[in-house]
Amino acid sequence: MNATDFFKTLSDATRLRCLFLLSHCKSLCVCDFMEILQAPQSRISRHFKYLRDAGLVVDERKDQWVHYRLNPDLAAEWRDMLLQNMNHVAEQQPFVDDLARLKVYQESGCC
Amino acid sequence: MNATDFFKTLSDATRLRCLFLLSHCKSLCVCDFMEILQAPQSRISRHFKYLRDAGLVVDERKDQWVHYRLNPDLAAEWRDMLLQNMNHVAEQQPFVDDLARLKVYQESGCC
DNA sequence: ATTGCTTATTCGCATAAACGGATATACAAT
DNA sequence: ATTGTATATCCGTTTATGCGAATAAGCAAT
Repeated sequence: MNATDFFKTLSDATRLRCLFLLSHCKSLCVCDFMEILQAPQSRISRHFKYLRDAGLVVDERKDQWVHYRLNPDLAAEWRDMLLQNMNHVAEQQPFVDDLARLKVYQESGCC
Repeated sequence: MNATDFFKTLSDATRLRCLFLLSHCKSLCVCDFMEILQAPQSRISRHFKYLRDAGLVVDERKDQWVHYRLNPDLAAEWRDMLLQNMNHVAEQQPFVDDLARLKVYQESGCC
């Protein structure tokens, strides 16, 4: 991992929104992201492959569902950078709305 | 400016190194960057066009030389994000070496 | 006006990246 | 075994991005 690749990973709207959501909850599965971001499944899965390859997230299969969460073993330097940046974008769109949709969605019982 | 575009702007090595250098000095001209980054002129100029268009830097012509510096009017939210990120990468390569080269270069009288 | 220096832009090319639809795989339940 | 659900990957296409070489433009001095 280097800084350029780190920023490249954050430079796509779908990935950024996914990372933002994950920085505000323990874990979510693919269909959660599909619902909250209103995006087709292949897009979500594809971008999570990038996020996995970059080491930013880890997956965990539970029955049919694959849950993603921020990589707990991410080196502190990258974790700090990631969380600080997520903190900054939290005041902006579309992240504000995404977070609101996440809350509603969680209260309605998730997927 | 939105978060995705912000990170996209940081996701190229040349641009990132230029922004890092500018976050450690008042201003530099194109030939300074050519020398410190050992990059051809068209590459430097091209990437500074992106940086200008993104509003991250401003240029100022002095005779033949065009000096670039961080945009002093950059909105606080983006300025904070930028500087925090530059702070983080300051411990990494190639930024450590770039900063060392900048110092040597400044002491030798610049361009 | 010509020369020399600095910077900006154009050009054609090559590579990377994103996309949706379709298909394949994995698992659970019948 | 078959069906249904969830996820991953493949496919062909389109768009975006970076590159160096070459050219243009801007400025200062002769």
